[in-house]
Amino acid sequence: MVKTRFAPSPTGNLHIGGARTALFNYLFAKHNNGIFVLRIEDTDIERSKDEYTKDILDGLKWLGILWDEGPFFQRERMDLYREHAYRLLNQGLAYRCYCTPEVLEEKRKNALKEGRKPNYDRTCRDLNLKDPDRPYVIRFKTPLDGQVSFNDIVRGKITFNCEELDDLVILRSDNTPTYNFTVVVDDALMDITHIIRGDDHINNTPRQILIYNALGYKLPEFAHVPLIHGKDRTRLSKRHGATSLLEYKNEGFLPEALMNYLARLGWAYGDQEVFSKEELIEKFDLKHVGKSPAIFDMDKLSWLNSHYIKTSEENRIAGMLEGFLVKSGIEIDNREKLVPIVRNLKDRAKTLKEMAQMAEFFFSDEIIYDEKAKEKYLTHETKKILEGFLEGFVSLKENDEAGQKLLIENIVKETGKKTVDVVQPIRVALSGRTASPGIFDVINILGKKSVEKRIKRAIASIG
RNA sequence: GGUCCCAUCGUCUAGUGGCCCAGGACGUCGGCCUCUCACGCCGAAAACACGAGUUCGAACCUCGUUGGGACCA
Repeated sequence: MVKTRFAPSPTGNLHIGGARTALFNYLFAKHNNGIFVLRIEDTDIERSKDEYTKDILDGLKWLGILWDEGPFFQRERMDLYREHAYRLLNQGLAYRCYCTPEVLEEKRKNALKEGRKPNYDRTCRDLNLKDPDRPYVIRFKTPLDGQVSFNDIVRGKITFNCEELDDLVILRSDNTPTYNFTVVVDDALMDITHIIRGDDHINNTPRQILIYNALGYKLPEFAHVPLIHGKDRTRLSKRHGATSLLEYKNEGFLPEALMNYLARLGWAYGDQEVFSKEELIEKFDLKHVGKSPAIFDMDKLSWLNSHYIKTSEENRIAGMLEGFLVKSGIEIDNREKLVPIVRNLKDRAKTLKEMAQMAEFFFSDEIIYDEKAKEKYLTHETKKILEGFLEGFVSLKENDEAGQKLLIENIVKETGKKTVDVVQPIRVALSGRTASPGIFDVINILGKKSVEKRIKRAIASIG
C-alpha cells in the first residue's frame, strides 16, 4: 500500500512551492490507490503559529487536496521521539554529550580558522559519561567512514561520504527532539512508503537513512522534486509576492486552474496542457518530474485561469462572481442578471476579481463615467446621437434586439457616421467606459427602463 | 568556503543514438474577424550553455569547462 505525506511546519503560510509538493504527494498516492497523510511539524514552538496551521489546512482544502489521515501534530508526539532517542542511547547507537555551547563554538571557530570542517569533534562519543548534575544532549553515532547512497526516484543514485556527516544531535538538552529525528520516527511509524519533498532536503536524506537503519525501520523510497523559483531564479519566498496560496483565491483564481498549473510546473505528460483533477490522478507519475528548478510564470497561470473561467458551468462562476461583487461593496439588485453577465464576461476576464470590476456598472444606474471616455464620447456633438437613440428606443418593446439593430443602423444612415461612432457614445452612456460586452448584450441585460434612465442621465450630464 | 544537485526557445516543457536543420503551450510580434474590449482563427520570430571524446551517426552516452541552485557553515 502506497502511503505519502505532506509535512509542513506552521511557521509560515502555505505558499506555491509547498502546495505543489503537497499536490505531488496527493497525486502519487491517489494514482496508486494509496493514502495521503497530513502531518504538521510544529516542534518549533517559538515560530509555529495556529494561524499558519489554519492557512495551510484552508489552502489545501481550497485546492482540493484532501488528506486521508491526520492532521497529526508533532507536539503531541514528543514522548515518542524521546523514547526512540533513549532506545538508541541504550543500544549504544547514540551517546550523551556534555560539551557546552561555549566550548562547541570555540572549537568551531578554531576549526574554521585552521581550514578544517567545523564538524563536532566527537569528544564525548566514546566517553560513556553519565553525570546526573550536568545538562547533556543526545547525539547520534554516525559511522566514521563508508558511504550512504540511495536511489532517488527523480534524481537517480545519490551518494554521500559518511565523513561529511556530523554526529548530529537528536535530543536537545531541554529534552526536545531535532528535526531530522522526528521526521524519521514519524515517517517510520506512519508507514510512509514514498517520501516526496523539495530537493532542499537532499542533504538531510543520508542522515535520515542512517537513523532509519539504527532504529531498525524499513527504508522508504525517496523522490526529491526541484524547488520553484521566482523570476530572479532563487527559491520562491515572501519577496516574490504571494505569501499564501489563499491570496490566489482572493485574486479570483479558480482552484482547478491552480492545480493544473502547479502540476504542469515541473511535470509533463507529452504535449498536454489542460488536465482535470481526475486526469492528473490517472496520469501523474514521478518518472516524468523534471530535475531542474522551474520558474513561476504568472502569465501561464492567468491563461489557464481564463480557460477554466470560459469552460466552467456559468452558474458556478456566477455564484463566485457574486461573492467578489459583494466584497467590493456592490449591491446586487437582481440576481437574475448574474448568469447573463457571466456569459458575456467569461471570455473577457482573466480572473473573477477582474470580472467583478467589469460587471460593476450593471448594478447601478448612477454611472460613474471614466473621465477620458466622457470627454471623448459625451459631447455636444454626440448628444444628438443619444437623443436620437432615446427617441427611437422608448417606442421599442423590451428585448427587441432586431429593433435595436435597426435603430442604430438608421442613426448611422441619417448621421452619415460610422457604426463605431454611434455605438461608442451609447456604450459610455450605459457603462461609463469605452470597453464593454457587445452593445446589444449590455442593453438587454440592463433592461429597457435602466437603459432609458442611463441615456437620459448621460444627456443631462452633457448639459 | 564545504557538500550535493541541475543545465532544450524569454517561461513551462516534449525528446532516453538515426523519426529533430528539434515538437507543443504561455508570452511576444503581424494578420483576419469586429460596435469597443476581449474571445476565436491564421501566421512569424524564438532554444539543444561551451569544449573535447565515444560512434557510421549525438539534444540524447563519457569527461572537462562555465553558469545556476539548494543545504551546511
